[in-house]
Amino acid sequence: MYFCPMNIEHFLSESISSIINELFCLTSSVNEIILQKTKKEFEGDYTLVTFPYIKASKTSPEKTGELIGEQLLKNNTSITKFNVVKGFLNFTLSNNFWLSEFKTISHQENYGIKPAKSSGKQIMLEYSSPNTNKPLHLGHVRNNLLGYSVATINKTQGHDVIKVNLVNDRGIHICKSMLAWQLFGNGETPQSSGMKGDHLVGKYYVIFDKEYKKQVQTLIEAGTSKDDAEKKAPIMLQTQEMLLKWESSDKEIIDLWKMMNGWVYDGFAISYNKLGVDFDKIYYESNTYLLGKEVVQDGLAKGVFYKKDNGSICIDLTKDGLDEKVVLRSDGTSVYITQDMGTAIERFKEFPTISQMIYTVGNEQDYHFKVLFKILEKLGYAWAKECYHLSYGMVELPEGKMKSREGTVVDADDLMDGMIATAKETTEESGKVTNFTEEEKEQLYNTIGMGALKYFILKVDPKKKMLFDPKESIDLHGNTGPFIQYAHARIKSILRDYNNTTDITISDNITLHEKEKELIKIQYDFAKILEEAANTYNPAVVANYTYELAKLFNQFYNECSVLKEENKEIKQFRIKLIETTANIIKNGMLCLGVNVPERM
RNA sequence: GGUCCCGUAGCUCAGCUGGAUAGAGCAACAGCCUUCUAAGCUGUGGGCCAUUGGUUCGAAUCCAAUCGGGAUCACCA
Repeated sequence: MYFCPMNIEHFLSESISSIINELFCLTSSVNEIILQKTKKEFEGDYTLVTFPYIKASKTSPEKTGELIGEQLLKNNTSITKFNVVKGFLNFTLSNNFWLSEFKTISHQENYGIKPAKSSGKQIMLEYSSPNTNKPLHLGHVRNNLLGYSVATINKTQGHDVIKVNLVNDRGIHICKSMLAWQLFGNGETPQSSGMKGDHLVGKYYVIFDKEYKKQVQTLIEAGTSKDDAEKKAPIMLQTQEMLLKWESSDKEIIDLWKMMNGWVYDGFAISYNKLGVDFDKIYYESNTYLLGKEVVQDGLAKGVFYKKDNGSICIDLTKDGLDEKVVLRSDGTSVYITQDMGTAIERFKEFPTISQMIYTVGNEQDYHFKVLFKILEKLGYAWAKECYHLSYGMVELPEGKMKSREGTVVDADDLMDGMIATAKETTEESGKVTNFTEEEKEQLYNTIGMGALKYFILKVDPKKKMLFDPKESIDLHGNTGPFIQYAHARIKSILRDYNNTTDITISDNITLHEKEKELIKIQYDFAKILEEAANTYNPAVVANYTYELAKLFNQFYNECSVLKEENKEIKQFRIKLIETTANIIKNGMLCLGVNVPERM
């Protein structure tokens, strides 16, 4: 059974609301009371801003604060003192109040995390969605980490999250790699070349592009216009021919397609595994790209769509602040949004119990999803308002945007390997792993390297574009994943020395050290942080929280000794306090897909 | 041109459902290891929160305009 410690803010607000109502003849409700945590420079735990009440109190902000403060003190034994600075009433909760809060927190194995599937809400979350013509790069890394993390965070709220991947495995761009391999590959395979499958296919995609440019140039030199040359380059015509063959299920082409996609999937499996992401279901566009055509007919009958003179079918969204959008070409074939409509409808049919659909896709497609959701709404699907575009900003490099054609993309595999290598280097220098086995060492390097990478990316608000500076990303100091992992390892080291933490009962006679109280307060926040992160689809909230927690622990560690504390009751309390801290650090980091080591 | 997003310390980012003297990390400088892991802790310097106006007792936060940067507006995906 999950239970929350007493909701402090709610209990205080209730008390304050009844006081000001009585004192100033107001009829405020609990929700209108705005409480905030007292700033560090002032004494107190919580602060009430009294400016809003000076009209009713007909006196100064200071006096108003005094009046409320005196009443609070009288009515609540858990409030021990207060002070007023201008319009701010700061009051302090008793030692035992915080101690009892801590007991509630520490008695739960996973404070703040609700049991799996306990909320009754089911969410489908799509992320990753790679193309099978090239390996994953830094942009995909942000997508994957974000999707996985948001899924994990939503699970902590008791939601049932179905993680899905929609693989773009067909189309003209896939044929480009296939054709280039056919023309220039000489039968090269991942086995024969020792190259990872997705990289091998990506290599031919690049080769295609080079050859294509060359042919276009030749045509231009022969007097063809640029536009014509780009359309008529032989290799491009061949590609289009190949796509037609694919669509008519030509056996040779299908076999080639299956073989090369198989290479790519083998490669992706390795990258996904290293990234630590997984899926409950994988969709392939080769199976879904024809979906949505019946829906277009349906919408036409309903009058949502209309047919233009040239035969194409459109929707007019100008009244909704959007434009006119084609949903079916004049030759009757689908456009991209057609299959997105069909796929969404199909998913809600296949999983009738899902109440929300989240798409993890970059913000360059903001407009696309606005249109998609609007169309679904107009078609009359009630769940359309539960569709959410988890839009994230682009990842940029110090030298600017990544351009695959200019070879400035950061490859996901190289990136991960580089991070792990750096972790290895730094760890070896520290000389802390001399008694580790080889397997333990490898695992630790992996944990630290991937922890650094994941934290670096997830600590930034997903909505914002982010700069990826390789030099900065491999830093293991300060606001980084390894900093937090280190705090965890330090705690575990103490707990190992202490041995048995299970039969500790926390004494009621402990005077809290300042840092101990701060630790309890921040631990208490964890449940709310998870809720907020889930509601706003924002792993950065959890990342920044976990960093604050680790930083606070380090301060505590510096000021208070645990094992050398002579008072047995304090020592036992501190053991429990750091045990809970480690647990929250671990659970917070797991929300980001980051593991924490026992030793480092 | 229309629509949308973003401008906070030298750099990377928090803070944005309005509240006290705007916070971290990196970089720079100065301290702290015979004491539970120094991947740590403490301190110093560094800011017209892009600009201007408005709303308010109170604006980095809300509104408008301007400037600067980006995305998008295909019978592409």
